[in-house]
Amino acid sequence: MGRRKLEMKRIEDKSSRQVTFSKRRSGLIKKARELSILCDVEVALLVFSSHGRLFEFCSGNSLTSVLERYQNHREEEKESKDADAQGSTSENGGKSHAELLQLVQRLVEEPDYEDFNVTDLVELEKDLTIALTQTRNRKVLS
Amino acid sequence: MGRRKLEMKRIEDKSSRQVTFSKRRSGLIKKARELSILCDVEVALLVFSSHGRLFEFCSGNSLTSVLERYQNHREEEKESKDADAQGSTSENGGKSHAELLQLVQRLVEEPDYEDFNVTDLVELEKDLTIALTQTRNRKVLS
DNA sequence: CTGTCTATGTATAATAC
DNA sequence: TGTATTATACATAGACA
Repeated sequence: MGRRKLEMKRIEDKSSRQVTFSKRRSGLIKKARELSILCDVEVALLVFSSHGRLFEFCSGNSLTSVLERYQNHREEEKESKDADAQGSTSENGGKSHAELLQLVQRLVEEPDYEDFNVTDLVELEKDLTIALTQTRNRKVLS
Repeated sequence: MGRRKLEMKRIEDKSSRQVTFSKRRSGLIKKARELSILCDVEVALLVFSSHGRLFEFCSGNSLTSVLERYQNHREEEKESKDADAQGSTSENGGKSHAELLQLVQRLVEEPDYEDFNVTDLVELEKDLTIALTQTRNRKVLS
C-alpha cells in the first residue's frame, strides 16, 4: 500500500516503525468508525503504543458499555458450552484437528466401521463445526 | 474503494449492508493484526453484529489481559487527573499546567530572565513533556 | 449466504521539503 | 521533527455464480 510491499514482521527501524504506527493507527480507527456507521454495528478498538499510551475508538457512548456487553457475551457463551459439554471430550472444544482427520479418514475408508453410532456421529459433527469455525477465523487473519 | 464512493451513513439495503459488513469486518481485523505485528503493539478489537454475534481480534494471548490493561490505564489516568486538579508539584510528574504557563511566559517575555540555568531548562523540558502527554491523552479520549 | 472478478477508491511507504 | 507529495499496493462496491 505504499511504494513497496512490506514484509509482515516487526519493522526494525525505530523511526519507520513509529511513523508506520502513527499512520496505520489512524487508518485503523477510521475504518473502525466507517464499519460501525455503514453497517450500524457496535465496534470497540484499543491500541496500546509500545510506550504504554492508549488510543481507542468506540462506536457507542462508552467503551465501558461495550466491554460490559463483551463480558455478558462471554458468560452466555460459556453457559452454552457448559450445556453441551456433556458429550464433549475436553473442556475447550472437542478433538484436535489431527484426531478429527484420522476419524474422518477411517469413516470414509471403512463404511462399516463398527464403533460409530448416532451419538458418535453427532459428536463428530459438533467437532467438525468447531474445527471449521477455527479454520475460518484463521483464514480471516491471514 | 469500490466501483463508487459510498456515503458515510448506514447502508439501508439489508443485503448490501450484510455483505459490506462481512467484507469490511475481515479487512478491519486483518489491518488490526498487521498493526500489531508491524509496530509490535497491543491491539484489541471487538465487533458485535446487529444480531449480537461477536467477532474479535486480539494481538496477545487473551482479550481479557488487554482489557485488564485498559482498566489499569483508566485508573492511572484518573490518578494523574486527580493529581493535577490539585495543581500538584507532586511525585508523579512535575508542575501544574498553570505554573508551567507562567514559567514559559516569563521566559519568552524576558530573554535574560536570570534564574534560568541549564538544570532549570532540563527540568522545564521534562515538565512540558509530561503536560503534553496529559493533554494528548485527554484529546484522544474526548 | 459465500466466493470470484474487476474497476475504482483508499491507505500508505518512500521521498521530498 | 513534522508536513506534504507521489507512486504503489491494497481494499472493496457492485455484479454475478
